Amino acid sequence: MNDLNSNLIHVYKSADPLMQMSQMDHNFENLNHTNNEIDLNILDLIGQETKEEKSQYKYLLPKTTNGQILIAPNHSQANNFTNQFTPVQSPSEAQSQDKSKKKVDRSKKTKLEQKSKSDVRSDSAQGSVGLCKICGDRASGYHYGVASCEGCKGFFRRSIQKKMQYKCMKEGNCVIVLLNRNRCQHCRFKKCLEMGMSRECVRFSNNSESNASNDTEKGDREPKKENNTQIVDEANKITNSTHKIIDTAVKQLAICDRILSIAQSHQNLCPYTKINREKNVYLSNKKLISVQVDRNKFRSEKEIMNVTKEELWRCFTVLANQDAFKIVEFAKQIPGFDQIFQNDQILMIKSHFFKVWFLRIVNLFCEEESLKKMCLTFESGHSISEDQLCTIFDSNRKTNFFQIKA
Amino acid sequence: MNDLNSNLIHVYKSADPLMQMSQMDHNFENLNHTNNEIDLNILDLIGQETKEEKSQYKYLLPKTTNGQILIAPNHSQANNFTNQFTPVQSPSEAQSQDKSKKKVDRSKKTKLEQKSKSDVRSDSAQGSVGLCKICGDRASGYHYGVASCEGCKGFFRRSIQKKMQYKCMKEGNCVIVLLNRNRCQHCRFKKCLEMGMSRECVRFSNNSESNASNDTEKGDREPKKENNTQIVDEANKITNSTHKIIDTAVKQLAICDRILSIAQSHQNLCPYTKINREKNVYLSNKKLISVQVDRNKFRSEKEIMNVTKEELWRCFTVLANQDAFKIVEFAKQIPGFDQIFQNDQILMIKSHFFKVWFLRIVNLFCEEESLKKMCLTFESGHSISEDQLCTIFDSNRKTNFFQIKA
DNA sequence: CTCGGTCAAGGCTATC
DNA sequence: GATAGCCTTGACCGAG
Ligand SMILES: [Zn+2]
Ligand SMILES: [Zn+2]
Ligand SMILES: [Zn+2]
Ligand SMILES: [Zn+2]
Repeated sequence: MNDLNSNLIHVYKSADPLMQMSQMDHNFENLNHTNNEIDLNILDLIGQETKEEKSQYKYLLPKTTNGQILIAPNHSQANNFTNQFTPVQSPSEAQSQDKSKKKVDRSKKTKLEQKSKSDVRSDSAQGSVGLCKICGDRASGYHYGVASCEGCKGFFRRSIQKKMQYKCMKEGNCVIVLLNRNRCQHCRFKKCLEMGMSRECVRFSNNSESNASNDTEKGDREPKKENNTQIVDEANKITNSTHKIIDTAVKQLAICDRILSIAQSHQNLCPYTKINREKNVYLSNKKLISVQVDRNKFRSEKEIMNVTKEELWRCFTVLANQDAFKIVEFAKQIPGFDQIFQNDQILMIKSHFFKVWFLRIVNLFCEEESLKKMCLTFESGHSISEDQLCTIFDSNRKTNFFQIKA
Repeated sequence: MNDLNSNLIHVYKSADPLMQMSQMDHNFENLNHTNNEIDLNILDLIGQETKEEKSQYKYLLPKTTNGQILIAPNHSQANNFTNQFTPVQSPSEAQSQDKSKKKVDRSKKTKLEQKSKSDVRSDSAQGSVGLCKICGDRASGYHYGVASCEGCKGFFRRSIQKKMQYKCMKEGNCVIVLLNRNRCQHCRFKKCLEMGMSRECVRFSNNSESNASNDTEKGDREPKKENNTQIVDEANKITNSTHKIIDTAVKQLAICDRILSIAQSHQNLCPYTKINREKNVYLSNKKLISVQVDRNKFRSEKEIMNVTKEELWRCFTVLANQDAFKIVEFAKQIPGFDQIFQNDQILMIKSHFFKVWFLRIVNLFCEEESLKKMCLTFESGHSISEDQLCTIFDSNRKTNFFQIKA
């Protein structure tokens, strides 16, 4: 409790009910819990795995498994279809197979190495180069004089090496984008040339792009302009607009996807949405919390009041606690949440928990016909009436009831 | 003409010009054509070979070869983007001889090339990879994690992709060797898994339910489970969710792609889009159709009128005919068009041809400054003026000018 | 950084 | 229909 290095959000027991409100034990069933000092270990919650959430979201997460970092296939573009995922071979299996042992071990190792390396590579490349001039895929660098992806690079190289002769089956003006770049080799190769790909092109590392390309390819490009004139421009326009459209679509999709996934998380983890309230059978049988105090045990009315208040508070925290658990779960499912530092995760939950919680329960506070009272009804069907809440919260209020440790 | 079993759309000659309008001969150059009875054989158009396309386009058209209808491979999945086609081999070869011979020559030659190439390949492969772990055939490399032959590789991929469920007719313990590997699919698949082939390496194995596979193949996977434990599960989950996300994106992008390809087909095959009109040199030199009638040959003015009308109509149909050809070509390029029954293809074209055509040409009808008349100008630069159209269409109009046979 | 080379993916297609 | 051989593709790597 005094460990300053602990990542716990520590809640002090205090006489003030509002401070006590944050004393939550996330073992809801444990009604016998009497400890007045409760730690809400958000770290525990954050670390907790929820069933099959693993890598729900595309933009989410490197995952840890047994301390090992697995990198998900780095599809930065939505349509890198041919990426493959190497199965992780178990060490025992690798040892047991005599013949393929070397090969398996080697491939596994190199694959992992490749992954990490390629990540570094693509990250740096992404920033500087941008998109492939031919197909709009993510460019891996300048190849044969043009910012291009691995696919177009390889395609151009093969075409030159094997002296391929392609033929367009349409009109020779196919739009080349990464979705359909393999559909017409003729037009892809044409576009490679139009964009300035040249086998003889040797890039000088220190020159800026425009100078180098102009110097080396001016002779090549000049006659081309004359030949193709407007048609090329036309094609470029179409291609550019296509790229824009697809880019937009991808971005929109990503946004939709995130919104949807957050909405779904909310639906899954907030018991007080309309749908979840309707599905909840406990809510049809609401039980007002009642506190029985043996009046003979206490002398003064005030003492009885205090005991009642304390008991009510205990129930309230137990009820609130299950909501807390779900809110932390919800936060964990927000795309990108796991990519911020754990300290920041805790800080965020700490600083926004009550806002979120109040927003969730604000609709619950309404008049119960059966009880003729304003009541707050929790997921489990337990209700707290307005006067009970008044009993709990009648003392002087304080803020800063969440004490931060570490 | 009276053959009810024929698949032709048959057009009756009639006195009514609107009926005559559909009498199109798709030999545009044949201006000497005088036959008053013309069949628009859509079947021919649908089946018509465009150049030497080899089945380039996934959604495109049934092919005819020597009058036989070939059905293109029906890839029903939207994410078959990596369709590729055989490159046109040598230019000299392409230029040689007649078409039927060409095909034979080509296949023969590639076969030979393949042979020699495969020899080289397999020789080198044999040294490094050895034999197929499943059937003992020569392995062509490591596939899905296991040294295997092309057959077992393809078999495993198909099994995963199509989620095949096999059943052994014997005891489920058939011995799989090269000679009998096709005898029992169940045991072959079982052996693939036993040898360590990984379903996660198969792309587009949208195995959203790992439950289903677990249920059916628990016995098969058990040894693997023991070896890999959680790591494989981890990897599976990541892979699965990644696949789901990519699948979604792919579907959306596929829609974009189709729209684009249809738009492109339209651009390629409608001569009357803005861009195509601007590119068309004939349109800068419009020629009003004129009909010369030897007035001495006919007695009454009415007769002359009829002959003029008839001649105008003939020109009109010739002009319209080339549009008809392009509209049928356009229809053939609509994704999925080739997957409906041919009767339905014909029915669709029949029932919508005029709508499409009118939509295409409606913009053409505008005032020609040089002629001071409202004119309809066709692709070839031939114009028909408003009064000429009135001459053609002044009689009582009838519907049902397309007579359907069979 | 870009080059060529590698090779396991899936596609295509003749063959049964 | 399925099979299997051949082909193209592209992510990756080592070299320079
Ligand atoms: Zn590209
Ligand atoms: Zn093309
Ligand atoms: Zn085999
Ligand atoms: Zn069997």
